Amino acid sequence: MTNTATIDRKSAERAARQELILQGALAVFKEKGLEGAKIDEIARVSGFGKATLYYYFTSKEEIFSALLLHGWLSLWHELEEIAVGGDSPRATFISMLKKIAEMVNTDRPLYEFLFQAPQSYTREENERSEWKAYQNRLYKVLMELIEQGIKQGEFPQMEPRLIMKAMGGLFHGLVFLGKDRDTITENEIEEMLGSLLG
Amino acid sequence: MTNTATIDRKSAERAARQELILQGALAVFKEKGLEGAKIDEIARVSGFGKATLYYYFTSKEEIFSALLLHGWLSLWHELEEIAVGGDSPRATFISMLKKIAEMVNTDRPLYEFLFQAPQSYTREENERSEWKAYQNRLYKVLMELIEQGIKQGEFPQMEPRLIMKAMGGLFHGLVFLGKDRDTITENEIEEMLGSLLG
DNA sequence: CGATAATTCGAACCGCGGGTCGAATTATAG
DNA sequence: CTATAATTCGACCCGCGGTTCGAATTATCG
Repeated sequence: MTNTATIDRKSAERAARQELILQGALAVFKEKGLEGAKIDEIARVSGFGKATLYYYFTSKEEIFSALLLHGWLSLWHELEEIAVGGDSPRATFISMLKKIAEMVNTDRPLYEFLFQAPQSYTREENERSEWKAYQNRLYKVLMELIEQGIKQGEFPQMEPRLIMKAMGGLFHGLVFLGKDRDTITENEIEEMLGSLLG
Repeated sequence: MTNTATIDRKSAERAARQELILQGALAVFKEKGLEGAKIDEIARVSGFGKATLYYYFTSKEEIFSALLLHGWLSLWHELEEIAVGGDSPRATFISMLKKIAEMVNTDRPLYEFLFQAPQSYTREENERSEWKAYQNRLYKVLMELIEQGIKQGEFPQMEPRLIMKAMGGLFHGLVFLGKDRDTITENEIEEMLGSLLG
């Protein structure tokens, strides 16, 4: 019978290998884009045989889902503190977006994947993917901040949904648009948001 | 020997059939998204046999390129007048974006395709597609308006590129973001842009 | 009408890429 | 050391979908 310590080590090694595969997948995605990411290449880059990938994951989609979940977990981990910080809606809202920008600057490929993949991948039934919950939670929190902010006169008196679209688009444009991948500074984010919010 | 009138009619019919195929392609794209658009279905929807499509177009990509070119041509046709209208940079800039929004509202599937496809499709060497020229021209004109506007104090004193990203993102967010495909009003566009531009 | 060119189309082709198989290698247990 | 389980992997499988083939149908013209 296998002893407990061995089982722990085994499962740790298993997790570590899954991690390696995810790193490889991210590298390939960064290089070739979501569509151009073939598992043969993910296998090659991560240093495993193709079949081994399927020993650790059941499908290509699971690999991407795991990557997405990782990203959203770490992002949400950072955002949660700010969200419950108790600052005014407007200050909280801006802080959260600044924090996201900061995270993006630390690991651009990961977060590019995080914010690009959903729209290309949300087709079909993988709606109830685990990572999706975090995306929804973030959306909800930001939306509530806007609604609160409007009540308190910190935001323009417009439809919340419209403000959300505007801020989302603005943020996305600043952080992700353009061939030049200059890291955007938090100051620039703040300046733009402040300008739009009056 | 084939007479001239017949040749004209023939080529007109050919163009008309190409048009039908493009309509079908757009319908399928609207329904299934860029990735999910199979030629079998485009053939079915447009009412031709699959092989007939290849009698009128050399490849799937050519179909999409033709669609893109059509869209950009009609869009540019509308924008050109405004661009050379001689109004102030800021007024011209806002008018152009409002006009684009107006066009989007008249034929959402087409313009969604127009603004969505490039990023998913620009991979590879089809850089010098014909439609790309129009996209670049639009970008250039808007960029110049921003630069002029900054000089004349009509825009915030910031890097033009940054303003471009912000405005582009904001516009895109307002017009395309969200599941709800409410047509956005020109007033809302103007209000948001004005707010951001101070 | 008869000959030739234009048009249409379903069947077949074929490369790509996700997923599986079975054998080989390595680790663990007793 | 032996038996068994865990892990690895290249070769193969197979469906999907873009493209092509060849035959059939239809239009054009003298």
